[in-house]
Amino acid sequence: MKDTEQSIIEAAILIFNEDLSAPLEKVADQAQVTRRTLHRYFKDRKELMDKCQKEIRRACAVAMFNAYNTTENPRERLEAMFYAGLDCGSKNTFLHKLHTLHDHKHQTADEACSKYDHTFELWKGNLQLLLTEGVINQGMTVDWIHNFFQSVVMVFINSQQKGTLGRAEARELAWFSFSKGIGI
Amino acid sequence: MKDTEQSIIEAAILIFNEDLSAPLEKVADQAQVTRRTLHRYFKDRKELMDKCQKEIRRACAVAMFNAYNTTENPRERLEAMFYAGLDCGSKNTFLHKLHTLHDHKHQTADEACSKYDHTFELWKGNLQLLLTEGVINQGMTVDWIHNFFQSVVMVFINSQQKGTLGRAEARELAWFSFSKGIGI
DNA sequence: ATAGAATGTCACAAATATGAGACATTTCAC
DNA sequence: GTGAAATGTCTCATATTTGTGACATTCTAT
Repeated sequence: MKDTEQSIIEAAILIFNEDLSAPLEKVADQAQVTRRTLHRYFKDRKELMDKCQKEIRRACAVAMFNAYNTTENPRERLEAMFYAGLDCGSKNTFLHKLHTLHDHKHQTADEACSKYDHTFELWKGNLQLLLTEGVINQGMTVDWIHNFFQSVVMVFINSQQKGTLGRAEARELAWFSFSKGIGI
Repeated sequence: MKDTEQSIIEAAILIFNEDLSAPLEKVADQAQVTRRTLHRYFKDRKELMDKCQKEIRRACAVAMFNAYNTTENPRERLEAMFYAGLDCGSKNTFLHKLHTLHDHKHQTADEACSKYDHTFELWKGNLQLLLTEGVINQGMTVDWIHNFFQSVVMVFINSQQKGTLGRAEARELAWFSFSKGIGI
């Protein structure tokens, strides 16, 4: 028997990423499950959302950590972590979106924000290193690059959804646009 | 007396861009107006949404058209139109988002889709020209570039909302990331 | 084949969102 | 200042969303 809880979370990430206030029925449909079943696994919308964030952070942190450890070279690390980010897909962009809503005040005091920052600690640290070393165009800021990274992931996801571009092709294009776009 | 209808539309674009199913109360708040007033101008959510799309298409089409006509040089046109796109801000990205939702089937038969395509006709035509001329990296596709363009606009908007970067600075960064990212 | 777990179906109450009427208050042009 | 237009306040009916109980059905391991 497949893991219903997990598939609901995946569905929720997909739906909420596009429509934050979408009715839970949409999530249930996407997960091919009844709304009643959804409620058996999640007390309410808040709990579902929290579980989504937790899952996203877990998946992204693991992927980033593994990518980080494939090499010691900062330049190679950048590329490995970039691809890891692509593979996290909408998990990546959804989390980022939540923390860049116009009425969201990002603050380290908040637990969710602090966890978010921690998820991308290695990634941002490596970026900073490449910046000070001059590998990346000096006019850039870590924040700009991080946002830019997230946006390229979105372009990648998009191309995959439309299916006009093969996965390998799209990955290459994404890396090209990202690396050149930050001046490597 | 300021144009209430217009300011509600602007507010709606801002809110819906982040949360498609946000309650109308949020839109009213953003527009600093009562929900009752909002309903005096717009019969219902659908009418508001339609007016938003119309306004967006109008603004984007005008901006793109003007930028297009500032020069005859395709390379310069690209840059002018890129900045025009930046200036359209969330109008640009919201329209794009609506036409890339995972359950949205884009088809020229649909009136809204056809109008959307028309809004970016000049822009995409110019892109195609630069592609065949080899100014842009040959591995690129017009669709990828267009999506990439939209995503860079998002990064720009984001940086402006956070206010960590001046407008002029952010514009420069955006153009750098975009132009290099497509291989110019 | 059967027990037990998981899920679906139906029904329902509560909460929230929507749209509009009636009238008070504010704003603006003059 | 005055009157008309615009907006706000309060209220209400309706529609939609949400969360849950009761029970039927389906699936799964043995």
